[in-house]
Amino acid sequence: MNTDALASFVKIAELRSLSAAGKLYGLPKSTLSLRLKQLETDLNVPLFERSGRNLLLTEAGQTLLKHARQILQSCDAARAAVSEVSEDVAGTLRIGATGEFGTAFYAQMLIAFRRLYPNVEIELTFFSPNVLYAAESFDTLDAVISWDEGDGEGETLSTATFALFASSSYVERFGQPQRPADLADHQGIVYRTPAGLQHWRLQKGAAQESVLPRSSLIANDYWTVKYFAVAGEGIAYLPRFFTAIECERGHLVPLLDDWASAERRVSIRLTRPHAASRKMNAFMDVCRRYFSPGFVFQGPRYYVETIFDPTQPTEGTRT
Amino acid sequence: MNTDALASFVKIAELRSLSAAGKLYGLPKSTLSLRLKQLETDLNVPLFERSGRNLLLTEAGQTLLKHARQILQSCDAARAAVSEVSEDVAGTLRIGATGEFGTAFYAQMLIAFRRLYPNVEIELTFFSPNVLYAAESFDTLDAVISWDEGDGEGETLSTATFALFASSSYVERFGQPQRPADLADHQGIVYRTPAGLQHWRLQKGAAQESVLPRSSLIANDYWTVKYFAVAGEGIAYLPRFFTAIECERGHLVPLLDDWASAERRVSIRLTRPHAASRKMNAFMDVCRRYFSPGFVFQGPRYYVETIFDPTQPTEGTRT
DNA sequence: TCGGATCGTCCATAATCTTGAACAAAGTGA
DNA sequence: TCACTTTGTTCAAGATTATGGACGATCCGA
Repeated sequence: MNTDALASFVKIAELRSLSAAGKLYGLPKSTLSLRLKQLETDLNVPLFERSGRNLLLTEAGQTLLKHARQILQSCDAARAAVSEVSEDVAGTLRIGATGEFGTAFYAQMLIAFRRLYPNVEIELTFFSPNVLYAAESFDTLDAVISWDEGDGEGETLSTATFALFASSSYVERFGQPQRPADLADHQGIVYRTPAGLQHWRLQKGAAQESVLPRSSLIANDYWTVKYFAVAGEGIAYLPRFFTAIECERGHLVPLLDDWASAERRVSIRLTRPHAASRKMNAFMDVCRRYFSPGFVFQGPRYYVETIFDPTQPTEGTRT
Repeated sequence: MNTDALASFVKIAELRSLSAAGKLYGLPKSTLSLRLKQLETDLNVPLFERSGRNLLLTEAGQTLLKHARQILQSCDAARAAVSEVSEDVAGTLRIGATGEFGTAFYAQMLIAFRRLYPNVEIELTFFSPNVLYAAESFDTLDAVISWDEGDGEGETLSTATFALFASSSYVERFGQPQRPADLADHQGIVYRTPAGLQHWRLQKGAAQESVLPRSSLIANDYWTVKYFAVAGEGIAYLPRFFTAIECERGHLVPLLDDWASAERRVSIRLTRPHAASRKMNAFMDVCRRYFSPGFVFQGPRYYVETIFDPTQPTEGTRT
């Protein structure tokens, strides 16, 4: 029983889609399809019922899913136990990352890692965008985390899309845009990159729009952009993961929800791949699991919350 | 974490030898060596300390061994659960085997299988030796289990060697032979094959001896041969697995223990390999596990036990 | 001390797996 | 109803793994 095949099976089963699993985990559909086939052949039982393009778990598939999770968990436990026993996951980990969302997930991820490996010191360096890719200039770094559209170097950890958000108070006052063209009548809070204002690139199916709304609020810090959006100052174009809590709490509502940017990959690459060590392998493992479905992070995290006087920043907000 | 690699690792660890594991499980040494290397690379920790030609488990290796056993057990449980849920392991299993040691392990193995898959009916047919190999004449059989020296068709389940045994009372009276030539002065209990008396082929390192001792007790039934040995009537040439219990209980003692026959393979082959079914796969799985290290069979089994009057057969002995 | 046997490791080749591309089928929106 | 998109599956080429054989090191017995 091939653990790669089991892992693939779990991913497919949880997303109910081979394509979605492939996309999320950066694996070719053909690889997943073949692994699934191998598993079904090995066990001599269909794990999914193919209904049109739907993949429905069979009873055997449901049974296997439970066992597979256990097995993969046992593998992780084995790996962690071996690592712990070898007592060699220590030293300093130097990570380079772009700064825009560092504390949104990089810091959480690193905390998750530190809880498992308390002996590793972490040195996190945030860079301005577009400064990371000359890998040679960072030979003091162990790994670089970045995100971008399309194919780039490194292993994909996750994907993210930008979408539009505003506070409910803004929506009450100015209404919901019905289509991207309506954004011209709205107030945007725009992020300024080193190369200029960030266009809101939206797509829906094959349709694509690129909007640069009028805006009297511009910032080169996403946290400030979000802050202004919660404050009711306009519409913001932000990654969905970045606004998850605010949306949960009702401080932001999504607009034109079926329009979104192209997917961006969050990727990680080792700057010295031949220098793989236990430390690096442990770190890579944690990175992968942090972004895997079912992973629940429990720890401190930032979000902006509106109180009675929204012009006053609350304690704990980012600056 | 590759389960094939884990399984290989467990086999190597339990035998403390890559070559022995390869021999016992019919895997090339290079395959085992490479899998071990891959596991060590994957975990980034040595699992064995190479000391001369000795493989000593490191602490990490010992930790992994415990986890690996669990993981492999979980895989088996998953497989069995899936199989049970699919409720498709049923029907009739027709097995052909040579009869010499049928109840020593074939029957036990089949009972072990039946406990897992009670809906499978078993039809066991014992044949005289040298009658099995025309596979075409047994198209009603699903599988054939046989054993022989050297390479033959089918998958190797185990290996066995013949060695010499006698009762302690015999040894007290007639002494221990020191070398094969001494057997000429001893009493043999000899097995008669259809082709004539079975010679005792012994080897130690490169040295080879073939002995046919004088004997006034000859039988074409190994059970009877063993019975006479326990009764103190002479020295018998028997497979080690066949005398394990008697040796445990002190009713037989091994003689010239470092001399033994060439290894014989216990092998199984499907007579209709393209007709693989869940039933056959389940059966093959159980066969493999039955012969794997660590497998503990708990159930009825025959052995000969001496009581106060050794000439009277006890209840439960084979006839 | 030496010769032979056995060990674990490595190499070149064969076998198997992974992947990008192509394909047929299904689903969706105009 | 039709065109387009997305799905899961399959194929052929490239990459990776498995294997038989070779090799050097170790072990053992004469």
